[in-house]
Amino acid sequence: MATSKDLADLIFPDVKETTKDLDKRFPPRNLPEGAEVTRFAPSPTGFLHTGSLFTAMVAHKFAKETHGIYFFRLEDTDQKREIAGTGMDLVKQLKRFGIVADEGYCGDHEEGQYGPYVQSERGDIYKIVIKELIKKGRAYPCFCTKDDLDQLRLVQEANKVIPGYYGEYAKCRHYTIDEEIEMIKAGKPYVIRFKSKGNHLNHIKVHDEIRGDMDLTENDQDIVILKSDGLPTYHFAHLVDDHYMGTTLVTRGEEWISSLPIHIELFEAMGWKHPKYAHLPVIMINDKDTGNKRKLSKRKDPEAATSFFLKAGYPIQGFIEYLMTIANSNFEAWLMANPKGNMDDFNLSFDKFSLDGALFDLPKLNNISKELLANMDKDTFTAQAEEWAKDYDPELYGYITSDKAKFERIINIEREQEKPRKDYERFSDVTPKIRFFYNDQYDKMLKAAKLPFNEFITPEIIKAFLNDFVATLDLTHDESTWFNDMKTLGVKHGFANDRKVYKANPSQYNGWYADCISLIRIAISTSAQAPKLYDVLEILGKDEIARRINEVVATL
RNA sequence: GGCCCGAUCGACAAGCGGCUUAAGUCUUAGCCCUCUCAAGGCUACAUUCGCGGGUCCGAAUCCCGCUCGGGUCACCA
Repeated sequence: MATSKDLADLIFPDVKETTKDLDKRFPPRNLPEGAEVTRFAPSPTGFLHTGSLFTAMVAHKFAKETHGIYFFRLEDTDQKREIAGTGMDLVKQLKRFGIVADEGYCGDHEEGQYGPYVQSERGDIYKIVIKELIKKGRAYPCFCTKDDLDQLRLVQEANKVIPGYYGEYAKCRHYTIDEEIEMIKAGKPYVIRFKSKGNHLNHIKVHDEIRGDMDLTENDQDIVILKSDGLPTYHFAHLVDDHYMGTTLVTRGEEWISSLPIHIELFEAMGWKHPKYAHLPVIMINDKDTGNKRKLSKRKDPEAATSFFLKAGYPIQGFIEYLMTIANSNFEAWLMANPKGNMDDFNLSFDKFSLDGALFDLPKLNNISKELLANMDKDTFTAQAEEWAKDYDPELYGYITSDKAKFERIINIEREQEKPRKDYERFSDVTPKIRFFYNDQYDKMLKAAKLPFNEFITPEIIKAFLNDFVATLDLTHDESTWFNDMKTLGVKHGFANDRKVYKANPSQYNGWYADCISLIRIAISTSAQAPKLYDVLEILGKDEIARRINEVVATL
């Protein structure tokens, strides 16, 4: 009678090493007390998902905080869904958000002693562990076809029993080793399944760092651990990789909670200690059609792709800060107390995590982003705007690169002060707001638009006032002197120099000084809204102001 | 449907049995200030914590049931 060792040798004749060899190959890490080893382990199936970035950020942050290790592992075990090149993209995208791994897959190479960090290259390691599991009688070949499985499911549904491959329904677990060997020798295709000892009537207590003790049902499913293509399934790869890579803390989305019992049993079967788990809330969005909350969807929601926010011009730091407010409710208070603080000084903690998924809130992101942009010094702002514009806004990129000093003067209006202007929520807001500063653009705008002059002021008055303005303009005066000049000029042209005076007798005046100043603003910018006029005038310079005013007067 | 997780303002949330006639931030609305705008200042917006029961002198806070929302039930991760 054949033994399980015979079966294991038949299936993996070339595998000579054992887990003892693996223990030597991947010795325990030499890390200080309390240091956490965390990881980000995506599949190369597309762009960087906002939820993935959230998870990666949290993993990265915990490793940094505890002076541990954060590594990147590529989970490319699903060849059907894999999209070539996306592994590299993921690394690059993460880097843009400031998340760089201490070790692991780097796109074109690997760093670290616990690799390979790409699962498709770890075949030998998985096989060693599986061979051992077979020898122990905790794994077996399953010859069921897709049809067999479909059939089984139908029967189970009809009988209203829990679907799946377990217990009496796990047909292949009941074969004798001789039968198994015979079928393998006959060339029947098979997968390897884990042989569960659990019972779904039992409950197990599992600790989650965020949720505390959870009461879960014990696993009894004989899950597939090695697929017919020779690659492991997620559950099994998680077991092997996180064990041998020395992961101490697994951070992942809460959708994994239901498979936790599988993972727990897998670790027990190997006699290994499982890592700590922290199941993170998933970022939600309101479905436009149903109005219900649901997970951010790769297919339906543009917000699911981090590139969406990059393209939209959100500063990277702002997006990260928003994600942090979702992660820890006390982060926002910290941010307000430390507006210029380094995020590394904030300690992320599990007990401040919310238990249910936050609704993605664009207005909140906008607000955080606006605050951040307003409080940036002009050099940082310019540098980041340039980086963004290079990829997404050629017009802006042109402004910045052709005359950086001018651009900096423009965006520095009312910046770098106690209560700075808050004009921009994102870098994409910049171009439309500063366009009029550029002469050729101004000319185009002047041609295209009807100037929004107050219709109660006659063209004659406007003309006379503007002409006089140009004739008497003196930008060598300081702002308050200049402002008084304007009031005086206004009075000369029938504008009251005091609001109350005007209000008391509106018919006596053409308006008050706000109205005449508005004429200048409109003439030089084509818009009734612009930052402080004096600053704008200074940047444009006397000649250009005169040119613009003359152009406008000519059209009246 | 089974199992699991969760439930405080429109959103994010504080709250951990008496200090809560429920913080703060965003949004929204109004007022003030202001050369326009962006801001800034002030004010308003949950008599109530999904619902119903209990425990207790006392509950948003503990327990039970219901309801609702989410997740999961693959040779996908």
